[in-house]
Parts: sequence; C-alpha cells; structure tokens
Amino acid sequence: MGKSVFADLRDETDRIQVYAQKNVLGDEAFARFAHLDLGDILGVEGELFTTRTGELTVKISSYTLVAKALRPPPEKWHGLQDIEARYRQRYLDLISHPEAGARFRQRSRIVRALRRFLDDRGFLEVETPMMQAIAGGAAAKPFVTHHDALGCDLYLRIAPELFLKRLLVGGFERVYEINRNFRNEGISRRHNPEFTMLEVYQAWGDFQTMMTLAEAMIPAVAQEVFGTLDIVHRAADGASEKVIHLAPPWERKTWRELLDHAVAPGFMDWPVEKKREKAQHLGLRDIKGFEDFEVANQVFEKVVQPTLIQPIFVTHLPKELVPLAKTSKEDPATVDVFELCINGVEIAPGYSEQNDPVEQRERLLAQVGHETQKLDEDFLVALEHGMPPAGGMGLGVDRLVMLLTGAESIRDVILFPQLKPLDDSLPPIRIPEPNL
RNA sequence: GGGUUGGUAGCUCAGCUGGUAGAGCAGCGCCCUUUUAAGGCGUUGGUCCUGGGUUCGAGUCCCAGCCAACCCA
Repeated sequence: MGKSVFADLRDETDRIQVYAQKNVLGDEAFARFAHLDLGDILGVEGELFTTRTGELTVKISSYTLVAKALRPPPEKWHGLQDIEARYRQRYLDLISHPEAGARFRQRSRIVRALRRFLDDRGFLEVETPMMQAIAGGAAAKPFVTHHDALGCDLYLRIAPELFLKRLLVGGFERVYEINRNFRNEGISRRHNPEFTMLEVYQAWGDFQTMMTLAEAMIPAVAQEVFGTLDIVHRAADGASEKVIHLAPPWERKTWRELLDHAVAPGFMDWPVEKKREKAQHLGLRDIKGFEDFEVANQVFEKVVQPTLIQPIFVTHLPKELVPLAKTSKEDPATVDVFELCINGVEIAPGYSEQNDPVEQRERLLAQVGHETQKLDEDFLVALEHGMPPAGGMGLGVDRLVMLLTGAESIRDVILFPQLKPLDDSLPPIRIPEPNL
C-alpha cells in the first residue's frame, strides 16, 4: 500500500474527488480507506483544495463508512449491458446508466404537468376502486383475486370508467383519475400487465370538447417538460429519425375516410365476405369468425394506424366497437368518438359518453353476449338516476411518456416492468471480516 | 401462440471445422503515489442456462425445456 489514494464520491446530483493521505489519517485508518470497495457509502470531512490538474478535491481529515457494498457495482466502462438484468435489478441500471434515470425523472415531471394542467381547469382528481366485483369499462381480460372476509372473488380493474361516470351522476362535473389499470393479456414492447391511465370526464362536454382538451394538454405538457413541441424519434430500425410536430391544430379525419383512402374507396360498404378476402390479401389471418366491424378494425390497425405518425384524431368508429359512446347524429352506424393516434400508436380514445340508460343497457347486453364480461347492474341503475351529457377521454400515460421521451419500449418508461419470476436467486455472497 | 437471436467468472465479452475453458475490469497480495474508465507485477475465481442424446471426447453437434430481447399473429 502506498501513501495516498484518490477516489470519487457520488450522490444523486454530482460527484467530487476525495484525496486520502497516510500521514494525515494514520496507518490504520488509511489502510481501511484503501480497502474500501466501489459502491461503499461514506461520509468524509476535510478541506477543499485544487489539484495540479485543476480539479476541486476534498483532502480527507476523517471519514465514516456508513454503508458497505457487499456486491460490486456493474462494470464501470461498459455499464450494465444485460437487458434482462437492467429490468430485474433496475437499481443497478439507474446507477449504471444516467440516461435511464433521466427518463424516469422526465416521467415524473410529465405526470405532474398533466395534473397541473387539469387542476388549473377545475378538474377534480379522484380515486376509484382498483378492486371491483365486476371488471367493466373496457373489453379486456381481468386479473382475479379473492377477498376472504367478504367471501367473494374480486377483479383488478381494467378501467375506472364506470366509477368515474357514477361521479358524474353524483354531480361532480369535472373529474379525472391517474392510476393503474390491470389487463391479463400478453406482454410486448407496448403492453405491460399493469399500466397507468389518465381518465378524464367533463359534464356538458362531448368528444369535440375532449379533442380540444387533448390538443391543448399534450402540447402544454411537452412545452413545460421539454421546452419544445417537436419531438425527435428514432424509427424502429434504429437508424432513421423522425420528428413529431405537436403544435396544434391537429388533423381530424373519420375512420371511414382513412380506410377508404388506404384500402379502397367504398371499402366500408363492401359485404363482409369481400372485406375478409381483402383482409387476407393484406396478410391478416385468424379472422374467420370475425364480424364485419371486427374485420374492418383489423384492417384499420394493420394498414392505417402505422401510417399515422403526426397527431391525428380518427373520429366516428363503428358503434359496435365502442359500446359506451353516443350514436352519431350524422352517421348512425358510428359513434361520436375519436382515437388520438401519434407515432403510429393509439394514445387516447375519447367519447361523447353514452348517458341514455335504455340504450346503454341494450349495448352492454349485446356485448355481454360474446364477451366474458358481466353486466354491471349498479352502473346502469346509476345512469337511470340521470347522468349529464359528458365528454370523456382515456390517455395512456406510459405511451405518452414513450412518445415524449423517445422510448421504443414500454419497459423503458416503467421502473419495474413485469417479467417472469425466476426460481433461483443470485448466489449468496461471502460477508467479509469486519476488521478491515 | 409462431419465428429469429441470445444465455460462458461478480460485470463486459472471446472461444474457428468437437480435443484439458480464456481476456479485460472488479476482488485478493506486493510495488508505486496528483489520478481523470484503465500505474506495474503476481494471483483467486466457472452448474459454459437446465435435462437428455450422439461421440473415445461436447461450451461447440442433435432433441426437449427454462429465461430474455426482437419480429409476426
């Protein structure tokens, strides 16, 4: 062992160099200092000086080891490269890759900006049940859990929608909730079993109101957090770059228009068989049992949606696709809804909410026919008490964060994405003798 | 659900047509002492993801499985 040692101390904000000398600390303290490991947490006292290379440095007069790192940090130069380890041991990813940490800080600021935007406009943030006796408000497979004392199964919610609407019935005119939804479906680059959703409802509004709201909210958030409305994104191939322009106004086109343009004029009026044929030519399989609107929807998602890079409101979807929205006056086969698409992804659907209890019951009954869902009778009773006309919107917060931060995978914007649990844990480590 | 790619030391990675499992970093020991990832010398460390099979011999070839990423449905 020599006579002096340099080391870097780091905290969340910065790093500083420290300098330990044998003739200052004494033999024993210096020897212990020299045996410190990467990742040890310590406090130091001493005077600042500038080294001859010009770096501000603490000349240590005393130090305290406040936490020992028994395991080494990831490799210093390359960082933690194993993508699975980066997800499973996110704390190491955060230590090793500053840009990963930066993205999660941005996520926090985005969520805060969303809240501020809505709060400033008189929306009330509420919390509704995550455990529901009937998982409604969306077509998705729920997770089941069990309440012992009540002696019944409960479902983790797939959407807060039906409870937020009960609040509209109760006279809360502007409400929103930012919270987790759970869907028992596949995991992919764009899907995590639990994900964060912003749902917002405004009485006396409609889907147009919601479009205006979205068109103001998302640019406001981008401006506040990133100081720009032009978001640079790398394409899936990793090479080419594209810029998404969030400056309003955003394009608005009907579902039918877009399909006609992308597939063939009059496509929506074709008989089912012809649609199916076309769908198969487009490379879609497994659509045999699908009904007319389902086939069209598959075609839309395959052919149209990926091309919708700049922000666009796709309006007036077939009514069968959206059982909780109001029928359109101009085209009774459709509903007054929009799907906001940006960067080829659905970011936010919005509706003129169905508030006619009779029609709502019919539509839900029709859906219950072939879905696993049960009928939420209590929700229908609430509607029968009278819900004001309202606009509603659901915004996928994870997808918004992906959009704004240029993330290509939802796992990069969720701190602890769902992975399959491992049977075997990391090997145990040897605890070093405390004398050094 | 299907396809492709990957899994080798704590970390980052080599390992060719099958022939005794390697490097750098980290660790440990010694030497040096104003360094900007990395001073020098030495050294410890392996369920080559798991289980079968082929073979005189398997990290390598074959089969099945596990985990992950990506693509498709």
